[in-house]
Amino acid sequence: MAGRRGPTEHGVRDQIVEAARAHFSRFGYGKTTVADLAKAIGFSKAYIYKFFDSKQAIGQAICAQTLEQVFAGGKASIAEGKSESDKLRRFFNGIIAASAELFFEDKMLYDIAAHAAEERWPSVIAYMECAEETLKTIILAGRESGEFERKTPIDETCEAILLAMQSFMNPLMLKHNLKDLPEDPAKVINLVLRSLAP
Amino acid sequence: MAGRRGPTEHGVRDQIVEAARAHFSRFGYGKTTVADLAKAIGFSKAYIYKFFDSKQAIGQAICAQTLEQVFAGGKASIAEGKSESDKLRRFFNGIIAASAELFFEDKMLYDIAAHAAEERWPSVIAYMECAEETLKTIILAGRESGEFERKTPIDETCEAILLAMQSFMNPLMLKHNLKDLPEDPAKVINLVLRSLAP
DNA sequence: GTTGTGACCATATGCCAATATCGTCACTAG
DNA sequence: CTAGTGACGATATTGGCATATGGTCACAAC
Repeated sequence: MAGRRGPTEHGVRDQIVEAARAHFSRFGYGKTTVADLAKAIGFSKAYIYKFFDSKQAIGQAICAQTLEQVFAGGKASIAEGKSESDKLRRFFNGIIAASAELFFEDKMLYDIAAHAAEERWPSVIAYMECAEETLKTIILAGRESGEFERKTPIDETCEAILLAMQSFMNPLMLKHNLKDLPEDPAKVINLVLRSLAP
Repeated sequence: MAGRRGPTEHGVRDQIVEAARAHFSRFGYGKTTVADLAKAIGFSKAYIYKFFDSKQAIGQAICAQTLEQVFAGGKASIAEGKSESDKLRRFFNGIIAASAELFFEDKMLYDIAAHAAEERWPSVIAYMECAEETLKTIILAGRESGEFERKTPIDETCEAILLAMQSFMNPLMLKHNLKDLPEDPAKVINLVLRSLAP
């Protein structure tokens, strides 16, 4: 993990992350100081730096956690899917719903994710890679079952779909498109599904 | 036109726009003052406000001009197209090429466009509407000739395609995707064309 | 009427010192 | 060795003030 230091598994690391999540969520990344976090867990500021390279590395950890949660929202929605098309639709709707909820319920954490997207933090890359992997699984299954076409190279298909969904996957874009949920993403997902037709 | 005032057709208005384009391009929007523009055209600052509501209105005019140029880049590329699929492909490639050129050749103006996209300026709305109209024309022609499917409502199709192309149409997004030109847009355009197949 | 402006106000911006924050390091305690 | 810290230098950030800038208006010249 980028920006980490010292013992990988350590109670104090978890404490730091926990305190950071609470503080970032309440006061925002900018208004939270490393000293605040140190005070919250009862250690000195210097000790924090035994576990993280920088404040930004802590931000990355929180962002990664947040995006994992969003991704989990998509992943969980897949289960109910009756077909691969349905799974794909639910996957994206799940991610978008989780992102929108984050926006309305935890704006501060959303802003960190948006900033991470702007700055291309590793956590965002990882998030996209997870999404691509899940997408690939669905599409391969759909190809297997004859639900989807098989001519296009699988990686091109997956990359193209993710690029096409950026208006809703990328926190920077999503915030402009919130007012047209869920109709607009549905339109793009429909387009994607038509493109997958055999 | 939003933010305009006084005589619609007027030489001085053109002078203002011309001077603004030159100054914004060289020094940027922020570093250019209305007084600078006044001095450049040899009138007083107050006279500028006979033609524009605000400095931002001038920015909008320049942005509109810039986006019209980008759009023209796409529109011009259509001509060479042999089929409607080809026209669609060329249209987007033309827009993207013009945008990328703007980024590299006139970064200051590009930044204005990016800012306009972020703030949803009318010029950006207009730009998207022009794109949608052109797209609609191409798709209707393709439907007519049997090149494209006809079941999906035409407006849904057009909106979905534009949303899917946001990664390259929106200046905010494009700047992150410049390194993967022209492969990445080609992937999405391929996806779009597959979705249009009858 | 149209063309054009200097003087003006309110707010935004730049600047500079004081302060706060980030991040490191030598060091102590066990 | 691991756990932990106070004190420190470098770099952001803040607050207050002077200045610059955006924007208006009454008015002049034609």
